[in-house]
Amino acid sequence: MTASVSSKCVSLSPLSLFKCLAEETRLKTLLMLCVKDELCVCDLTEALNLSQPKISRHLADLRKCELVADERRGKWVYYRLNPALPAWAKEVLHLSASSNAEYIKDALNNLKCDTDC
Amino acid sequence: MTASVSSKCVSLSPLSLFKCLAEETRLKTLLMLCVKDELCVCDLTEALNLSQPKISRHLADLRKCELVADERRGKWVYYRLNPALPAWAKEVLHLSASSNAEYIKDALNNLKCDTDC
DNA sequence: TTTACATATACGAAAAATCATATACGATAT
DNA sequence: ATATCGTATATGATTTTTCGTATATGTAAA
Repeated sequence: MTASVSSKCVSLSPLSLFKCLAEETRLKTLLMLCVKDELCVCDLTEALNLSQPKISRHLADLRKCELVADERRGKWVYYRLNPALPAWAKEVLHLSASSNAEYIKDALNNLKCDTDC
Repeated sequence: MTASVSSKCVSLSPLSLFKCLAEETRLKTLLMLCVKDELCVCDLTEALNLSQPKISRHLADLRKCELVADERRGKWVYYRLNPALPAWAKEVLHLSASSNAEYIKDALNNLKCDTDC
């Protein structure tokens, strides 16, 4: 029995994934999404202390590669890791997040915690 | 008992690792080294069908980040994954290699196999 | 000690990625 | 309708990365 690509999976080359991870804003965003489940743009601008257009531009990159899924709720747009990512990519992300807690510690601390964090 | 960094480990930020992985030549080189244990520069130029200076320059990048170790034997210089890499980085590399065999298949096939491959 | 071969580096040009700023878009509230 | 707020995109400038070519270094054989 040969391995088959699950139809729920997006196709993602290793090079595409690593290019997305090769920039601080995108990397921290993705690692935070391993921990926080979902974040809106204003959460990220605050956590990373960066301008809104900069955050949005990098989120657009992540959307283009289908690394993240977005959902508008009222005025806010919430981002989460795309659940359809291939297993190896999810593992790379979660491994990196759990093994580098220090790298995103400050960003996580900067999150305003109203509800679930 | 707190976790401590093993002294045999090099320090490697996730951003540094992913920047190294974000370029095709370096990525394929590292993934091949997950499979082939050691390769010399001429193996890589042949496998990837690229100029020698291009290969050497990217290998210099990988050395600078301590992702690879080099060893001269006669006229040849052999490269391998740095055994002192942090465990999470090794896992990222091996996971990526084993889950993306297709990505390096052609390169591996281009290797001239005299001895151990 | 010259020659040949494998590998490394220097240098400027070209390409790609990132950024700040301005502006557009979509949703809600007035 | 108008204003406001959160988010997205366009544009041109700047920075970073990559590359081809030439050249230097190190080893070994002749």
